[in-house]
Amino acid sequence: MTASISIDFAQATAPQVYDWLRAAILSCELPPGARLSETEIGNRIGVSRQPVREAFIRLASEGLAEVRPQRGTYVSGISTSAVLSARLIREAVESDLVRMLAPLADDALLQRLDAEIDQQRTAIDRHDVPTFVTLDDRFHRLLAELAGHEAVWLVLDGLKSQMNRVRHITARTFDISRLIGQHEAIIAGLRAHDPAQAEQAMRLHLRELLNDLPEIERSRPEIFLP
Amino acid sequence: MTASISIDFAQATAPQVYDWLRAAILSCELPPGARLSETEIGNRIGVSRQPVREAFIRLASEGLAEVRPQRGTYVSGISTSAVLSARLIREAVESDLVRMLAPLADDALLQRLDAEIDQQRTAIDRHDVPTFVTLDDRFHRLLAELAGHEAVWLVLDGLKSQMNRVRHITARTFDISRLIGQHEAIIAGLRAHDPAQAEQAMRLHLRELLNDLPEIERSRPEIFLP
DNA sequence: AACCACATACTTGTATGGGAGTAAAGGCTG
DNA sequence: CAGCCTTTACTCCCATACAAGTATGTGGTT
Repeated sequence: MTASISIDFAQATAPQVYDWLRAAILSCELPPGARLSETEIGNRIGVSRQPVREAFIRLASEGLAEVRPQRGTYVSGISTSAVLSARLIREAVESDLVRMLAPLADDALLQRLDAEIDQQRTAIDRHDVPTFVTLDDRFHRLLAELAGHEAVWLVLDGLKSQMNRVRHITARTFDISRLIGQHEAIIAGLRAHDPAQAEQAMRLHLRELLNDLPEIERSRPEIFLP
Repeated sequence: MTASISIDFAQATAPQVYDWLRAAILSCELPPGARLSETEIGNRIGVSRQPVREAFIRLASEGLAEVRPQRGTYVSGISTSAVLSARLIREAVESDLVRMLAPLADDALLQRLDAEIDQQRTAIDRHDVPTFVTLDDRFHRLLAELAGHEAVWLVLDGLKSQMNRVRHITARTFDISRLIGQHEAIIAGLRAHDPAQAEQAMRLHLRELLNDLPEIERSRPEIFLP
């Protein structure tokens, strides 16, 4: 059974239902293939079918759910090609961003990045995987922000929705401590004011998923689309 | 008054309304700031508020409309930062794609691209701007497809929604014939099997918008967000 | 004339009922 | 026993009714 939700009736309920379901899907609390029913969810949280339905529509429009008319609504399976597309886009964009960032990297900027690394290392030492995932996101977001393109990260963050479900599994399965070394390699490239070095480090970092994805597909084929 | 629509009652109406409104917004037939009323549109096309409302929700979720509760729904203004983000992402991704494509460029592939150029030239000679815009999309999509990443283009196409409204104005205002020369420069880089040359040509091509955008903002400030 | 209060006509948000279609279970027939 | 048909329960889709909030215009007061 998924975690419950308390509706704030002072605000519109449909967005609240949407946020709740989206978080549950991205964390794989609602795994791919799970059935979603308007009436069932509506009854459980004490609202009518309408707001739930509107949440379904938004989830379907971003590919997280699939409504089959007169049949039912289901959590979408993970599309391998969507994950690979999002990864390729991230690599292209973020490698460009760090290239633009290399000439701008001054001491203050490098110190902020080093501070992030410290926090990441603390999370790893505590084996606190969820925190590390959050910090990893924040690290990449910070790079975009420092390059003067925070809005770009917002777009990438939306794209990652398919990717995040995989990463949620990756983080539990694979050794994530080496990711810190890759982060440090990116910073090293920035510190050297070497765009090519920073770009290459970023590309290597974001290609990690390519190594892990086949094994994830083998180990849990049921959560992927055929 | 916008072009009308005939609903096929054999199929779900909400997606039809969505497609219709989306096309009207992207073509600026419904300009930024235009008011959208659930009841008004529903009455006009002979359906209830509900399917129209669901179309609004999807449009709002991709940033093309803005629903202000109890106030009204309006076509979103064009966000300059969203346009710039989409452009930056396109440049990063498509320059990567042509770089991957350069080693793969054989005669058959180059012939397909040359054929596209011929069609583009025909459209320009006829001053057929809408056709050229369609062909331009197809050209870029073809490059992605030939690089083996058609799915990536689908993502980019969704991102471009903000950009397309600007381009619609650009095409009417600026000299688009030079775009063909830029397309040819990309092909020249592929023909030479020179990834760096192809990449540079693509980057120059996609930076055109940076030249035009400030002038568009000056000439039509009312369609941009503050 | 300027300003405030209220009534009215809107807007979107939610609840509910009916319709059409699907799927699975049960009973009938061969 | 196997296969087909009917029934039944369920799904989403659309229409309608009601609720709550906002903007506007009108009337009276100051």
